[in-house]
Amino acid sequence: MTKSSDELIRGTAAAPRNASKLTRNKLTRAERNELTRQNLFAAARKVVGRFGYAEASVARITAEAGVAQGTFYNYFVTRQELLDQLLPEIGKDMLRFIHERTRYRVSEAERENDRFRAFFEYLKEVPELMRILNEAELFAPAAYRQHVEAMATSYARLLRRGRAKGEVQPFTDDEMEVMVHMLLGARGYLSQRYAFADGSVTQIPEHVISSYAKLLSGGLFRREPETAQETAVDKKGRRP
Amino acid sequence: MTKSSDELIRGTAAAPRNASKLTRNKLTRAERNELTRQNLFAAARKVVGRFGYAEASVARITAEAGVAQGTFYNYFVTRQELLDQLLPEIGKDMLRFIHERTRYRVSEAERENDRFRAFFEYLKEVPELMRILNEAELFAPAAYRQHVEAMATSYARLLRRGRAKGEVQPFTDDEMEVMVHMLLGARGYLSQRYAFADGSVTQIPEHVISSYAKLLSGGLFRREPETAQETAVDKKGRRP
Amino acid sequence: MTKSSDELIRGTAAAPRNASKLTRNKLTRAERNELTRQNLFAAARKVVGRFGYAEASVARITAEAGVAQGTFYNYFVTRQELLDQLLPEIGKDMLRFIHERTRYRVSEAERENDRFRAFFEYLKEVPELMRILNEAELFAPAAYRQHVEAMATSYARLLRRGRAKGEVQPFTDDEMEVMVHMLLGARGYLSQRYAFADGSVTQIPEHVISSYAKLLSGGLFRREPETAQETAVDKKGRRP
Amino acid sequence: MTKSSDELIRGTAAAPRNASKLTRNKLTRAERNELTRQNLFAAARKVVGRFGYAEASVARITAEAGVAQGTFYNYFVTRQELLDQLLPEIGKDMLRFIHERTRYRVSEAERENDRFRAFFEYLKEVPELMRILNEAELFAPAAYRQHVEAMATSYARLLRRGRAKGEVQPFTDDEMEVMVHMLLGARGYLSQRYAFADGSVTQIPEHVISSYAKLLSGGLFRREPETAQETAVDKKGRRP
DNA sequence: AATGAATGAGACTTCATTCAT
DNA sequence: CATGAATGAAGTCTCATTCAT
Repeated sequence: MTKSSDELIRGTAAAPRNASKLTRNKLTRAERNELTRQNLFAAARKVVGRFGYAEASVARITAEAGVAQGTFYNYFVTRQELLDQLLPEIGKDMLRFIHERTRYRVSEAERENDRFRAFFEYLKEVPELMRILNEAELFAPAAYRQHVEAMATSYARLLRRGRAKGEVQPFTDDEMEVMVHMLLGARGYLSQRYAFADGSVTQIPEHVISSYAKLLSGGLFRREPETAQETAVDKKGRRP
Repeated sequence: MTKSSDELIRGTAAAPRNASKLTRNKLTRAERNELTRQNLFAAARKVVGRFGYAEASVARITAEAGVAQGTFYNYFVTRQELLDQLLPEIGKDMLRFIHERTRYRVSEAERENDRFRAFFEYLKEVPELMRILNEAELFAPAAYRQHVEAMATSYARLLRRGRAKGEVQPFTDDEMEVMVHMLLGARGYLSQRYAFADGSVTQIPEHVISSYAKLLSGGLFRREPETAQETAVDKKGRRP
Repeated sequence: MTKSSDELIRGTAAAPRNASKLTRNKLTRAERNELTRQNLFAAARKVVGRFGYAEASVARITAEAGVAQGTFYNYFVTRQELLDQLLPEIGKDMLRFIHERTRYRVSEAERENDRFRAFFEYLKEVPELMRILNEAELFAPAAYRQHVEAMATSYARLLRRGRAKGEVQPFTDDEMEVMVHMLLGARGYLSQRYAFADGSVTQIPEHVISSYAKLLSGGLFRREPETAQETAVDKKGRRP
Repeated sequence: MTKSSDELIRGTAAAPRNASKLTRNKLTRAERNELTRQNLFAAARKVVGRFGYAEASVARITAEAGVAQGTFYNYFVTRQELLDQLLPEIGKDMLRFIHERTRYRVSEAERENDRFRAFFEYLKEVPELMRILNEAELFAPAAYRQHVEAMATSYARLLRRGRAKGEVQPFTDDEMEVMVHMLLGARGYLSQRYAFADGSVTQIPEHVISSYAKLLSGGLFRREPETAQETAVDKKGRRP
């Protein structure tokens, strides 16, 4: 039995595999086959993560995987086919990851905060996601649309649930959809700006997380503008 | 004197050009030179807008411009050099456009609304921006970073001004910067989702604009969750 | 004992095969071996017949035969080796078929007519021959030359026999050889033009057969040109 | 002014070209362009003539022409496009050649003989035609069909004219068409068998020409079989 | 024997860039 | 300056053949 794909993605496999196999140090054909496929997958993820889709030539991927170019086409009909599977593969893993890190029995706002945090944690574990998420729209458009759709749908369901509980503003479903896309867009931009530097993923600053929470809980503008004196920051934007 | 670049971009030049030139129907060498450059620029914008950066080959651009391929290299050292100038060119024009459409003597929230609206209006006038904005991060990264930086800076200044007036929540400057990026990200995603279909720009729905306004003015979550009965929408998300 | 190859080609095997084998439903190793070889053969014939030699890749042939690619090389040293055997296999069967359909105790001219007809009948039964005959010169040149040689030799013998009987013009042996090649060439062209459409074999029109007979019995030109009025067709080539 | 294409094919250009150009030893762009095209054409003809269409890779053709591979695509959209033009180019030249060598004021039979002879003479001058004619059906099917069509049409016209003069048997038009294809097929086979050896074109033997004439003038079979004694050859096919 | 994954040479094609005219 | 032909590196993909299981 081989590792599940998400174990492979995040490298979290723990249990020892079939002992007899290990002792014999031999794999069945099907296992070897699956191994090579995963190998190519991992290589592609790495290459795309490092150089982007455009530079992810079959030559590079197979070199990274340590197999001949022709081998690639034993597993994927076209280069595009592999590229198209990259985002779904990781996307599903990411959703699972985020879901696991989301506390229950807390307010919707806190749960959204959990999700936001978990996203950036996942990004640290699978930094390739950064580029893949950014570039998939252009280089794997079908997969991208599906991914966004899936994200948005599941997100919207959560928000509607919160609305039913009275924790989310009473937006219509259409408005809810818009909210979802704004949140996704915001998160995406923030990841580019605050969790990425010189080609590698960095820790997201705390104030980004709290800012996100503030926007969501109270918006950007004050309802009834008060006098400037009351504001909690001075003109330089520092807390007194 | 030739048209200013933004007049060229939006085609809004009104006044007749230098009459003496027209009568003589001759241009100085420098003018002809500038004309060709603008020509290539416009062609590149059109091609990138229609097919994306990846398909914007020098052959295509020069064909669109009606000049020989070699001519291209009399004006730009490399293909990339032109591509790098595309976003700045349009970006500046866009900022000017948005600024013109932003009312004074209204609340900050309303002005932000103006800006949001103006952005989508500009998009309708210069649909090429859509693709350029989306793809520049990948194909003209330096230009993209500069553009985002410029946008963010000017945006942040406006928000700080609003904060000083007490109309914006009392965020720190760092938080303000985060806000700016969230707004930009949200707007970007919304434009892709709601103002773009089958390769051409469409009118942004009103409810998207109002949703944006709502997020900014009150956030997504209720401060103190009330009972579900009070919510203004039924379980299907419709206004009763 | 397995089917003879021509029975396999035309699928005319009638008698039940070795009963004891069927009851035991087991085959000796040699028999299984031969079966697989015939299987590959039949697959190759089908594939070449449908797609031509160029498209008859080992992958396609083995897929059609339902065996693994590697199996192919247990029976044939190279792909070419199998392709080289295709035409001889069918060629021999064709000659046998034509011979069977040729009446005895008739004039040589009539017998040639029989052969001509039989050729087209065979073509209908084994349509793959069409492509194989056409393409073998290119893709299996050795086999092709041998085939033509065999055809010509047997053909020439028949014609010489007719000459001995006084039914064939008194050509020299060299001339006879030339005649044979002309007849073969004519027949080949006619099959392409009149018995083949859209990749499948069609019935040869009667007037083609009669025209062939006319050329052979009286030539194309009149010995002593008469006046145009006497001709049996009008200027439009219709019988009055 | 450049050589006409058929002069290039057969290399029979006689008159000196534009003297001023020669003195300056410079060519205009258009001339150079045309030169390169002809160069590629000639290279392709040579390569196909020597190795066949299947081996006529762009790499080989451009190597033969002494230009870079990329240059090829400045002149032809695809490899196939050039291959498709090979037969028409030569075919037209051949028809012209044959027509020039056909005497007037002689019987139709003699003129057909002229054409037959001329075909083989042309083959000696342009030996590449051999392979091109043989392989075009497979590798340039559209061009091949057009060529055969053109040949057959012009041929049929000649035969109908002969029929009107009473020199050709009174066949119907349909029969005439069949005759044409038989003649073309016969000629094709004969060229392969008697004018080709070890990859190069050889002189066609006289007895082949006379045999062709005999078939056309009197057919293969005797009308009324006489006694064997009368035949002009002995049993070994030799003239006594 | 049967299997089928692995191999790698080689095919076609694209395109940014150069350079002589 | 403008031109446009020439260049050649690089990319995707195919397929006959090998070989360990």
